[in-house]
Amino acid sequence: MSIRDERKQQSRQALLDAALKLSTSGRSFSTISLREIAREVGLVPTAFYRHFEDMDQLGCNLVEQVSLRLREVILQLRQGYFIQQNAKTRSSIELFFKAVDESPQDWLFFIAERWGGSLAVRQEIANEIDILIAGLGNDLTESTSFKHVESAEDLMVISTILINLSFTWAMTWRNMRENLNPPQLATEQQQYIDQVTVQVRLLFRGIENWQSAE
Amino acid sequence: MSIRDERKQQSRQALLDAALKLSTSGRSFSTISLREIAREVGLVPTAFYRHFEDMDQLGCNLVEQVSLRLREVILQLRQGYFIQQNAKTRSSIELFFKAVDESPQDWLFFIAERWGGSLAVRQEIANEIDILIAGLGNDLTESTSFKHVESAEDLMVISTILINLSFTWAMTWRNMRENLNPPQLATEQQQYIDQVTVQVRLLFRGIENWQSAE
DNA sequence: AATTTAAGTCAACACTTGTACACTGAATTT
DNA sequence: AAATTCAGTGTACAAGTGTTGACTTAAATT
Repeated sequence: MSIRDERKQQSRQALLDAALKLSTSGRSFSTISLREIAREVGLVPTAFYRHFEDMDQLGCNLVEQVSLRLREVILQLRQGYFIQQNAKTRSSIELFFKAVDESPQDWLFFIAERWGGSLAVRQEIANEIDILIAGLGNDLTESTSFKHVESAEDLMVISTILINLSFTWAMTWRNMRENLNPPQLATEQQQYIDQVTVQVRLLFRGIENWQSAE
Repeated sequence: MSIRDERKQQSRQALLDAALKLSTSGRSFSTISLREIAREVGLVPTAFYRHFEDMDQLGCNLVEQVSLRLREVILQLRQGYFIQQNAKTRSSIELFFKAVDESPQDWLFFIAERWGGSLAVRQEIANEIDILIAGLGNDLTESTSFKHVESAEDLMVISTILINLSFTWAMTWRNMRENLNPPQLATEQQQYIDQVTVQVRLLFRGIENWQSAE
């Protein structure tokens, strides 16, 4: 890549990063302005247009980028769970929350903007969620634990539940960090892990005793 | 109530209604302005301050009001389900979506602003959700179908799952109406009802085979 | 009947916003 | 070496924002 293209990419990335940062620090994407983003990066407002047509396009590109990272993380979580068949539910959930804490902005942005103010962003996220659900659904199909579930659709249903609930878990998890001080936080977090563990065990108990098309 | 107080209440309510309407027509609460609301009502911007300190306070009051309505609707749904013990899962879900269609703004606002831009509104909604979960949890405790579940906490977990998933259902349901044209809509809706029915049956299958503190 | 209260009005303010346009200057191409 | 490209700059403008303070005027109180 040429020197110029390289610098352009840097600026573009800086704008995306700034947008992600600003829209996950207490406010939402649709309340931050083009000028704020440019200011954060150290660019003049009009320079924004050298990279994006408008905020909606920036938003869609940001969803794309965030989605790619989340897909990667989720893939590793899935592999970690399915590879060793004796993986404990609880430790898997701990890994999930660890992943959330390692890139909280990605999760916050993705989940908050799912029902957020920008139509374009919402649609982009909806598509991505369909892909996430299909991906996890595929894993379930290949896992030996669910061979007794005949209908592939039923496994998609399970995948849908897990993905949707996981978003609530991630958000609740992050909110705890913002509303509690360190001493309380640790114990509350443990309790929440317990609670989510029960949620997941309950789901799996449902799958174990499932028979399709009843 | 005096004539003056009555008129004041009317204006106040008009402001709340306008805020709800504007923040559920494609945009979110944090992107609408004080002036917009006043304009919608036919008042001068400064009149806003005769009723609310700022937008955050308006938002909190709106959450309160919306919550009260949602509580009422949800209570009726619960009673409809638990009173007749042979209530079919599918028809209960149909009733749920009917309730969503009867006051879509309440649901959209409540769910979208759960992770929305205003901190004050978010906290208010979080409190309300706790109450909703506790209410449904109570019903579960009293229902004969779940007598075998010894731990009250485990029933709260089930309640948590149901409430959180129901929010996703409601939003997905409304999004279908906005993205599809009438011919497709009806069939897609039926498919989605089927899908949610499977989700709920799976959950209940899990509860049937549940034993606390395993 | 005189006085007070307070919802709504009006004008004005200091700011922020998105965007248009002409410009500069280093990296690239010719 | 000359010409071109184009990311970033600077100025400018119209439009929208929250909030101020002083006002009207009907309803409520005295």
